[in-house]
Amino acid sequence: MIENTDAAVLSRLRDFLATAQLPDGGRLPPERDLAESLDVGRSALRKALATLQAEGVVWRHVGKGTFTGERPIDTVADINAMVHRTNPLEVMGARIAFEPEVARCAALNATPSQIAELRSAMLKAQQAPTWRLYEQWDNRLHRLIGEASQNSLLLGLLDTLNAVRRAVTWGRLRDTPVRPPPDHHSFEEHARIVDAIANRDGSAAADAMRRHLRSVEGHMRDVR
Amino acid sequence: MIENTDAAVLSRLRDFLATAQLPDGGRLPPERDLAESLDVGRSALRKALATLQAEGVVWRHVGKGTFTGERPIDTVADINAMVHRTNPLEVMGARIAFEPEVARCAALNATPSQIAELRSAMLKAQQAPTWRLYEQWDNRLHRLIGEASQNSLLLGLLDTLNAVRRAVTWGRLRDTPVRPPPDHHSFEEHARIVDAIANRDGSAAADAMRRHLRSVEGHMRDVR
DNA sequence: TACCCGAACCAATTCTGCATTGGTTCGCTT
DNA sequence: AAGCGAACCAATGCAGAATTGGTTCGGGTA
Repeated sequence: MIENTDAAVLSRLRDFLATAQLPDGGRLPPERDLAESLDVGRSALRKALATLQAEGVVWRHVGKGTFTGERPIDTVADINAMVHRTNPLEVMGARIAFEPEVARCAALNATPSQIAELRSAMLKAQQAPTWRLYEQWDNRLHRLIGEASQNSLLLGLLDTLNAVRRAVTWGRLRDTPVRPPPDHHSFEEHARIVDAIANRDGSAAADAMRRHLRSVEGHMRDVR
Repeated sequence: MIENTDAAVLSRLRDFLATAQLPDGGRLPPERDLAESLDVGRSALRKALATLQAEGVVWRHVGKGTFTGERPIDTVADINAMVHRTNPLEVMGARIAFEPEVARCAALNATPSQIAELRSAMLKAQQAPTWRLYEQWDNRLHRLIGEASQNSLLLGLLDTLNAVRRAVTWGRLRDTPVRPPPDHHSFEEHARIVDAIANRDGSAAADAMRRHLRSVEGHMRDVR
């Protein structure tokens, strides 16, 4: 007769874990199977598992299973939460703080082909026949700069920022048949940014981007 | 007999889109159905769709369908996705790019009580009896700087960055009984940052933060 | 009485097979 | 030469079955 005290079950469970040599984060057998193979009732096994979980040795989730190690972080950057808490002014503030430094990284790390893509997107924006298409290529240009930073984390943060921006400025899409005037302020500002990146001049790129965003901010106030 | 030249098909397709009044981002009928309802072969329809896609009017994806508007950017606000794609070096690069500008905003916007909190957290970090507690107060200090920027969006981005950082440097927690030495490099660097913020000197705050993070980065390399 | 086992059930999740969809190729017709 | 129809491919979506941790209840056992 094998004793099935709490301590005994727990001990046998630990033995099993040590023997199984599970990779970190690996999955244990289902409770039903494990109970049978350990010759223990399910409730007793669950008590032992609860102890291990309290110790942080394993973690469990309904429908998924029981896993070794600690529960992986599940925090998604909740864009909706940010949207509800912020406003267009804050968004511009964040852009002015963040994007110039992204541009600086891009100047230091962009590949030649990425610089060519920047130029292409810039030209497409200039030649856009409608405001909507202009904004589309403007967005593409700013994201390409993020890609050129060669830092996937910076790019991820930039995407988050843009997602919030789009959500906040919802419904402000200008879909008029009018096209941006040939002397639109952004055109020269874009050119300065791209030139600075092409010249590998990080500080100039950051300055140009900052100036561009400030100019956009000023225009935003005027429109209201 | 209806003419089925490329231009005619394209025109009829545009008509259909205008008539259908699809909501932005709405899905078009499958190519097979649409081809039949327009009395056109599938290949001809696909040629017209390719044109619209080049214009950015629609976007398509195998298995999904054809949709109006622009292809939504693969916005990975999911921190887990970022973690799998990045590495400690990138994380430091992003911190060096981002946090100095947050400090600059904090210098311009911090309230007196927030500055007092900064000083308090800084002292707690200096007096921490273990490395783990030091890191806890160090984290608190950096987040307080984010709060002091008075920009909830910047704060949200900073939180995202920190979540990724914690996940990437997983398992590097120093839980030794040893305490940080009294001349630890971070102490003076923290002081410079907080002083600059208290003096409302944005540029100095940004510089001090950049210097601090570079110092941390250098120390990180040494440890390896 | 106190505890454990077995069974049944619940809700969250995963798995699986099938239908759908854009992309491609191949004869055939016009 | 170009479009049409058909067939096929791979990626995706979808619905239902199977799985899994969490919970409850009755019965047995010490």
